[in-house]
Amino acid sequence: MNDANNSAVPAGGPVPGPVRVRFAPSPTGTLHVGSARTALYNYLFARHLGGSYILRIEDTDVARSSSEHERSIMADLAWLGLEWDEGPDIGGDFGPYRQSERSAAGLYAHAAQRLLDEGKAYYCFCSQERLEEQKARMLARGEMPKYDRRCAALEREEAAARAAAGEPATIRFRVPETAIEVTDIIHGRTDFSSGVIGDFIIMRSDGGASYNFAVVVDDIAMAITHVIRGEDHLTNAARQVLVFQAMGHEPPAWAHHSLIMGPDGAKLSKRHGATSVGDFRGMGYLPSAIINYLALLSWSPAGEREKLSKEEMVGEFELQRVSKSPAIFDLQKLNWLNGLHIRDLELEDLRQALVPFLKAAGGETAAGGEAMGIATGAEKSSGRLAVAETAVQTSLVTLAEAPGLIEEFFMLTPLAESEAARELKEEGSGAVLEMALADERRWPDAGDGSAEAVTQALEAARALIKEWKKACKQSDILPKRLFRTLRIALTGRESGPELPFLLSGLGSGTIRQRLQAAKEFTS
RNA sequence: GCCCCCAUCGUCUAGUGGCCCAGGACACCGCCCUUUCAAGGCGGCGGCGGGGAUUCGAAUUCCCCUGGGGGCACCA
Repeated sequence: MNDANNSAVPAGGPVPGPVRVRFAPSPTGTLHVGSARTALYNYLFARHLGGSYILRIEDTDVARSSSEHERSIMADLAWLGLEWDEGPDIGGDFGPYRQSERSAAGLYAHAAQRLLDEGKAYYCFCSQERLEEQKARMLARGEMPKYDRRCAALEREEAAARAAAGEPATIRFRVPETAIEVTDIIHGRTDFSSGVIGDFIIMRSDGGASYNFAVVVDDIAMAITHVIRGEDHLTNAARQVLVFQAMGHEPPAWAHHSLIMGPDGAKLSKRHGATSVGDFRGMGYLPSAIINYLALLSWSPAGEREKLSKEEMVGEFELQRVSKSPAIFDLQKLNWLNGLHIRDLELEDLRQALVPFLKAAGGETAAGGEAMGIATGAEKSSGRLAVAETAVQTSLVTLAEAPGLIEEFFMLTPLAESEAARELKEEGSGAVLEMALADERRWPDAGDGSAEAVTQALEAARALIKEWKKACKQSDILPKRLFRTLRIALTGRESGPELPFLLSGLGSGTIRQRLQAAKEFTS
């Protein structure tokens, strides 16, 4: 990969070979929007540069990890459209892609042994209690807690023998006295002193690798060139740089993006309400709107556009245009974007997206009668449903609002109960009703509800209304009289969907009955 | 407590020394369009946390303060 784009990646020195990034969730819960944004940035970065985007499951914490979570995370990522090039399900040349499997293959133990042999790591036999006591003491003294290196001085063979004999032991990384420099594409240079980092554990007493070790071993093995992740990992980078050096490898280029905050300024969490991708899916947000919003949360394209498709984002995404400051999650802006994305949907896609919501609403609002009869999918009514869905499309903020609005579309107020019905007694109303009734055979029908059928029905309706309007003009009836009479006659209300939608969506039986009732009402 | 990060309208951002008495977007308010409600169009409200320093000139550079956030595990 030596295209011009690569020159736009300054930090971390020249990166030979193709760009390889990874998203590495631990399957201890569902996919959080914050993680989704991390995945998105990795995805956009890789796609923009023609590199590879890898999914790695970090399940070294057996107690908290579960395969259900792994499945749901993968399903959510796929739903968002962030397909990976290598991963546990599809494999790849750098597998396995689950840390549990890598651990079982002895990959971490082997790497740890090497560090042990080179004196860059050592066995530690300190008890949990002693460590906790020590930590408390340091905290009380106002120091940054770190291991006091009691076991660092142990004789190597002797320690190895004790460990081999089965004495519970961890393996600690021997932190060298050195200045640490983390060069970050988003943040620039950050300096740490190894003095504040204690000799951290790289292998637990249960034989599992700890996070800071497993990550480095895997990033090396998987030839990761750029690590894009949340800022909560910035201080981990300091440790990881040390491990990379100990293992004789250049660290990758780092990019730590800011975190997403709740309205109160604290890291977004459950107590702020919806936080997982699944929550938002359930609330009726489109994946395209979610990734659009998430991207904009701290990245901005060069121009002033706000609504972008995934493809457009891939085309323009650059890490150097990601802002450093934390961003507060703003549901109102997501709502706005969601509305725009819904309006962009082709009818077929809209109908598809609406299915689960209509199904879910079907049971609860059975009182909707006809509306729900249609919503639950009576075949011959699907044309009318399609019209209602189209009618409602421009006012939707979320898909979840659709059932209610569609129900309203079909739920007509009886004239006897209608305030507005008085107006039907106005001069001209009778003539309008006669005229509409006389044209019954020209009332549009949306047939099977296909996009073409709906479009045709709507066009026919507009043409019909246009003619009526012309006829009214000749009889000195105001257009307003035409529109209001028909609307009130059909729905019993003064506001609602445009007339063409009503005419093609209500169904000829209903229309005939309503118009006739209105006619009787006028006299 | 210690270490690290961050700091432009209520919110998300543009801005990399003069083009900025700061541009866009969401929200809010008003107007237009419209048979109605939306959508859409137009306009309004509103901001560089504070103090020093550098400079002819600072939102942009440096220092201090303040505020916010993250990290300090045999979790990731």
